[in-house]
Amino acid sequence: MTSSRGPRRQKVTLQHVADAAKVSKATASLALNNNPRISEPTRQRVLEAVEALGYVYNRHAASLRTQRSYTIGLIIKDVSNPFNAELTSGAESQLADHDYGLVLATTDDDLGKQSRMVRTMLERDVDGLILSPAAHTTIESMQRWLQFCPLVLLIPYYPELAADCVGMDDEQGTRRAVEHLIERGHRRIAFVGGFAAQATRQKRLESYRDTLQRHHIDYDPALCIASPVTRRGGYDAIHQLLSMSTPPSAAYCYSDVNAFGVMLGLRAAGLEAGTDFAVIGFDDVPEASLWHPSLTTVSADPRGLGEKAAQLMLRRIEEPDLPLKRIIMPSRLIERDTTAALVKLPR
Amino acid sequence: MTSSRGPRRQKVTLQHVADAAKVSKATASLALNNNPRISEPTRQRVLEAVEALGYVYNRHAASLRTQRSYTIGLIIKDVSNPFNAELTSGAESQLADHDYGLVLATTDDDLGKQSRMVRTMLERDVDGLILSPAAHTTIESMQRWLQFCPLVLLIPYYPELAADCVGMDDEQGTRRAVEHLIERGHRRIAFVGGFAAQATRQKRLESYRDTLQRHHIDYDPALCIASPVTRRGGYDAIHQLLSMSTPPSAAYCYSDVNAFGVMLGLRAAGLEAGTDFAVIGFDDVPEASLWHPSLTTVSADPRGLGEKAAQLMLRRIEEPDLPLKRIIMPSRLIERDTTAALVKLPR
DNA sequence: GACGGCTGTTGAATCGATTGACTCAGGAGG
DNA sequence: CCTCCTGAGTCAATCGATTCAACAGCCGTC
Repeated sequence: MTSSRGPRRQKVTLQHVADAAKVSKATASLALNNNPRISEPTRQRVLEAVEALGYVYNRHAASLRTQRSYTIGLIIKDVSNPFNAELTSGAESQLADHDYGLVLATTDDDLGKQSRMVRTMLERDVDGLILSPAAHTTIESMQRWLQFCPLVLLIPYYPELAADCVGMDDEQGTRRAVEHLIERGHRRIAFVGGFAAQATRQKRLESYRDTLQRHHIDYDPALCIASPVTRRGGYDAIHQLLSMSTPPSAAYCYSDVNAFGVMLGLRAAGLEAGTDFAVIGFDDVPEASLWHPSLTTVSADPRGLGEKAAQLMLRRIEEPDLPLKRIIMPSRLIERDTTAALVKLPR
Repeated sequence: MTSSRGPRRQKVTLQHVADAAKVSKATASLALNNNPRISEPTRQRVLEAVEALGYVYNRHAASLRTQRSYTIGLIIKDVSNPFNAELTSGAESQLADHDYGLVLATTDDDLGKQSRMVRTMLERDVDGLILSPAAHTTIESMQRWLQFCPLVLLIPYYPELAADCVGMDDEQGTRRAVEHLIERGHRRIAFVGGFAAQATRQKRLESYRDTLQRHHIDYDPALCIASPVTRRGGYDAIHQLLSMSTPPSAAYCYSDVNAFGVMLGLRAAGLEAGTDFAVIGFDDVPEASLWHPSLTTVSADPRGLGEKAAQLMLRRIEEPDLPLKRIIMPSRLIERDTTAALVKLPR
C-alpha cells in the first residue's frame, strides 16, 4: 500500500448514463430534473442507469450553463472565536437544509486579505456573499461587490448601502446594561474593549454616552479604553483603570472575552468581580455562565444570527427585487453574579 | 432604494478581454497563466485590458476543462464545538495560503447527513476531502469515496484504509494523564465520557487499561461511564460514580467539556475539584485555564491538527503517488489546579 | 532562393450539463 | 383526405476557459 489514490475511476458523464438508458443526453438531463415532458418509464430507466453506473452530477458544468452555483460564500474575521463559530454553524445548517453549499473564508480583520477572499469567492461564482466586513471597509468596495452578487451584511450600520443585513440590537443591549449598573448605584462606569474603527463599537459607545446623559451622569472619555477583543485586552484595560485617581466601580465590556480579562485583572489586584467591582460583558458565550463568579452579559444569539443571514440570502436569491430588509435581533440582559452587589458608597 | 441588487453588470469574459487587447482568446488565456510563450508587451496589454474591464476569472469554466477545482471539502461533525472551530480555522488559513478554497459541511455525527454532504462535495468536484468520520462510518463507504478524490482522515485509526491521516496521540496522552493521577496517590480512577462507538475513545480506554495494569491496579468496568460529550454527560456521570459503595477519587475525562460537567457535579455534591477529587480533561480548550479551579488536561492543539490535515492534502494533490502518511501529533499534559492535592488516604 | 529553426500567436476542439427549437408519430376535427 | 395538435424525445448551440496542433513571420545558412 503505497498511495492513497484509489483506482481512480474515470469519470461517468451524463452521456454515459444516456447511452446506458438508450436515450439522448437531453432526455437524461430532463429526466434528472424531473421535467414533466419525460414519461415515467423513461425516467425510471435513466435513474436505474445512474444507479448502475455510479454517476455523479457535475455542478460546475451545470453552473457554467445556468449561471447558478448553489453556493454561498461566508466571509468572517476569524472562525475560532466562539461567537463566529456559532454564527457559522447556524448559517451552514440553514444553507445545507436548502441544498446550498457554503464556502468559508476568513480575513483576520485585514482589508487586503478581505479583498482577496472576496475575489476568490466571485471567481467561484457564488450566488451570494454573507459578509462581516473588516474594519475600514469602504462603502465603495462593497458597492462594487454588489454588482456581482447579492450581499448580506452581518452589521446593520450601513444604511447607505443597498444590501440586506442582520445584526444585534447594540443600542438597546447597551442601554439595558448601563441602566442596570446605574440602578445598582454605580456612577463611574468604564467602557472597555474594541477599537474605534469598529462600527459595532461606535454604536455601543454612542448608546453608552446617551444612557449616561439621560441619567445625568457626565461622560468621561478617560473611562473608555480601546483594546483588542481578547482577554489580554481586558486585563490590561482594568489595570489602567484601577490606577486612576478616581477609578470606576463598574465596567461595561465590548465582549465577554474582554470581560473575562477584566475579571482576571481584578483578581490579580486583589478584588473580586461582583462584590468589589461590577462587570458586564456582551455575547453570552457559553463560558459566561460557567465562570466563577458567573458573568452578567448581554445575550446575542450568534447561531440565530447566522441562520437569519442565510435566510435573508436565500430569500434574496429567490426574489431579487424584494425590498431591502434590515433585521435587528433583540438582545437581552442576562443578570448573573458579577453585578450582584449594590455599589459601596464611599462615605 | 428597493432592492439589494446592484446594477448587475453583464459578465465580462476572457473573449472581451482578448478583444480589448486585440489578441485571440487563446493568447489572453496564456498571458494570464504567465505562459513564457507570450511576449512581455502582449502580456501587459492583456493585463491592462483585464484591469480596464474589471474582468473576473471564472473558475467553474476552468475546472470543467482542467479537472481541478482548487477547492477542498472539510466535513466535520459540528463547527460550534471549540475544538472543531480551531481545527477549521487552522485548515482554512493553510488552504487560503495556497490559494485553495474551503467548502465546509457538518454532519451532526449522522451517517445519512454525512453521505449527503460527501455527495454534494463530489458534485462540486472538490480536489480532496478532509473528513472527521461520523460514528459507524464503514471502511467500504470511505473506500468508495476514495475512488473520486483523495481523502485525509482526522482520525488515525483506520489502518486498513489507504488514506493519509492525522490525529492526536491518544495513547500517550492518556498514559501521561493516568500516571499523573497514580503518582498523586489515586487508585480508583474513573474514565468518563464518550461513546463506545467512537474510535478515539476506544483507543483512550485501551491505553487507560494498559496503564492501570502496568501499575498493578485492577481495571473496574464500573468506573467507566459512557456519556454524551457535553457538560451534562459529565455531570450525570459523576453523580452516578459518587453514589457507588466505593467511589473513585479521580476522573480522567474524554473531553474538557465532560470534565467541566464533572466539576459542576462535584460542586453540587459539596465537593471541590482539586482538593476533594481529582479531575483531568482532554483538549485544553481555552476555558480550561480559566475555570476555577483551573483544569488539568491533555493538550491537543486542534489548530495544528487542522493545519497538518490541510498540508497532507496539498501534498497528496501535488504528488499523488507518495507513500501514505499517518501523523500522530504529540500530546502533553498541562498540570493545573484540579489535580493539585495528593490523595487523602482513607485511614 | 530554398530550407530549417525560432518565436509568438491563433483556430478549433474540448470539458459536462442545459435548453429553445425542432421532429415525429398518432389522434382529433373538419 | 388534409390540417392541426399534443405528447415524448432529440438536435445542436451554449456557458467560459484551456490547450494542442498549426501557422506566419523572420532570421540565418548553405
